[in-house]
Amino acid sequence: MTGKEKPDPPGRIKIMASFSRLMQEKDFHSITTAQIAKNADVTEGLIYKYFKNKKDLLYQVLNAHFQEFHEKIKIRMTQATSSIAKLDLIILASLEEYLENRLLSKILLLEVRNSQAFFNSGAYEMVTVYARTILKIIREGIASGEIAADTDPYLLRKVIIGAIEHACLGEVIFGKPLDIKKTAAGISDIIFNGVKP
Amino acid sequence: MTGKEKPDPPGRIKIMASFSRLMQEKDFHSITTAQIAKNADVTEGLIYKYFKNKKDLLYQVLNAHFQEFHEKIKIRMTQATSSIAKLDLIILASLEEYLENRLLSKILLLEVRNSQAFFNSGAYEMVTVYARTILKIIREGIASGEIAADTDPYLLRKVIIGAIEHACLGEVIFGKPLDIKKTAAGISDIIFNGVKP
DNA sequence: ATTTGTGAGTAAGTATCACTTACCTTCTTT
DNA sequence: AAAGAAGGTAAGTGATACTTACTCACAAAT
Repeated sequence: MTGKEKPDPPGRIKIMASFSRLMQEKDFHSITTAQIAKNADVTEGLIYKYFKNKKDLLYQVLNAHFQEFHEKIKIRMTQATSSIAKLDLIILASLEEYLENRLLSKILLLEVRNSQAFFNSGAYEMVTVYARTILKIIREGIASGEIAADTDPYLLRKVIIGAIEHACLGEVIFGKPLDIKKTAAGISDIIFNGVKP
Repeated sequence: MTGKEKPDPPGRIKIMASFSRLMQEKDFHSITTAQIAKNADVTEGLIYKYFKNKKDLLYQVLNAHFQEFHEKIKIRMTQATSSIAKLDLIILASLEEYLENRLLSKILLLEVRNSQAFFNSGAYEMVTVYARTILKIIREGIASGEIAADTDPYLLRKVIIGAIEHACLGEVIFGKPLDIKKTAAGISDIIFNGVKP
């Protein structure tokens, strides 16, 4: 099936690299196609040979990074046995990946949500796969008795993802440093044990 | 001090109203200044008499809505006595306000974060006031023994705000309905009691 | 009573930007 | 050799955010 996957043409690679570089410094809207092209040492027209539009370029860059992110998480999760250990690991690994890959988190947490087009993109598909993974683990935890039976799995997922994403914001927006291990352990503790004394 | 606050000129009011109307339907980027002006029955130039640029208009609309939001929450909070009851109420009230005022939540959760300019705006100031309110209550709760002494107040705040915001996303983005009371109670239960059986 | 100043609003630009069209060149396949 | 696809270029073009220079009304101040 997956025989010869012909490599991406150099122009395409250069454009994505150039755009990624620029995204580290500025926000999406203030990057111009002229800058992308100049930085990539190609002409502006070539961008539109490989990408439908500027946003499509954004989504494809995100897709590439998120794919990698999800692979890593899946591999790491094989190390955990219990459902709670798996969720602990997802929280830790997600924080690590987001904060290690600023470009990924910047795009995903700040740049794509404002446009409906994102939710029809392949990049969003990846995000739902990640979300389904978490849901599956929660359900296993409930089935095995590790998590209280009356827990709403969808709501628990919202709390987990919300906590992860919000925890990253300070770092992503302001560059405020964050103790990842402590934060991950803290989130797990709050969600699994509660904050009542 | 606050003597005669002269009322906003009609043009300014019309522009903000027109923009708010358009924001209900489309996203920020696909609204043009020409549309805003036409819809408000003024000329395009007038927009720039009252607003530095299109984003400034966005932030001022958000500011107005968030001010109202925060007033309501402060009033409602006087009804609660214990710290945990106050946090319960903040979670419930925030969900209610966000979901009742789609414009507010759409702007705050989807449209402003991508630009650094927001974090220098008056609208962001309001958000930090809201965040400080939550932090204060958490600290009181720790002091009074309602919340475990080893809880990191900043982290607990992140989990609470993250959960609230993420819980709204489905509704805001896709219009998926949400049982507010059940969701608020569920979030409180998870955070205060944990999900272990 | 006239001047002066100011706040509200208009009209006609302009530079910039995302995106398009038509074309060139160089390989690969038949 | 012909044909065709793939990688890439150059020169537009319309739309859009924002600017500049102006008008009008009206309230004080002289």
